[in-house]
Amino acid sequence: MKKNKANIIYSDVTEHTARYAKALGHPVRLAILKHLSNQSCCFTGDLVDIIPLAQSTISQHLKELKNAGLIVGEIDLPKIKYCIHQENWKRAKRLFETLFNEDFSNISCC
Amino acid sequence: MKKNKANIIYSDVTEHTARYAKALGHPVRLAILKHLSNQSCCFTGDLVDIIPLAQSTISQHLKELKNAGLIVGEIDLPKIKYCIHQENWKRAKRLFETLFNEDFSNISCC
DNA sequence: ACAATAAATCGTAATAATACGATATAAAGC
DNA sequence: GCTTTATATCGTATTATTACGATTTATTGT
Repeated sequence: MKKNKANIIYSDVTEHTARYAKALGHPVRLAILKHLSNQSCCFTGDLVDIIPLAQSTISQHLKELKNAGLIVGEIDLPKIKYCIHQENWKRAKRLFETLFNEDFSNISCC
Repeated sequence: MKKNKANIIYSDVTEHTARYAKALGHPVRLAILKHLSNQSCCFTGDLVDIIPLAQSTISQHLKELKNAGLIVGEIDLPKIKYCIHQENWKRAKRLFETLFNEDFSNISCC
């Protein structure tokens, strides 16, 4: 059998940790999350005022955070109110704790 | 002034959190880190035996982890021994703790 | 019905990431 | 000096990401 990606199956933990990490892997998205945390919730428009990027770009980043499950959009027309997805945020927190608590501090080789 | 990416300056914390998160944002790289933690240190060859991807691909992922500062390669010819970068790993741990300890659990709006 | 507002989506361009096989490098052992 | 071994790098193809402006969608207020 050829050695290729199709054969790799990752654990649920690995998949989800990677998904959350990827979503967190862009400074704009961290800025968005930080703003959401400061404001509790906020609207796309608030972000567009603060972040010097096009509205469509911010909308795209929001979509990625939504797809990763880190935020939710609540319709409050004509605006959309975005909030941290509490449950998944806690899950992400736990996953990163698990990742970093594989304690490497007692390793001697280098 | 045109609204574009060139004008955005992020804090050092944001930059580094994003950099670490991005490096962690691929399941293969998490698998590599996990293996490094299990073995304390290991050689590229060990990973090539375990992970069903081409040697060049694994080398590329190692390079990304190295560039992000999460691992270091120590020459032990003819092999290269890879280890977690202790100091930066701790720094990453702290950065993620900071990120997740912006406590969103007391938010009421949604 | 019509205009204004907010946000998403579309189309597109530029760049980055992921993967492969092939090749290069560099030391070790014969 | 040649072969083996381990790893990196190169060249390349495919796909994903990031960004923009323009357009669409959907509701609110006039």
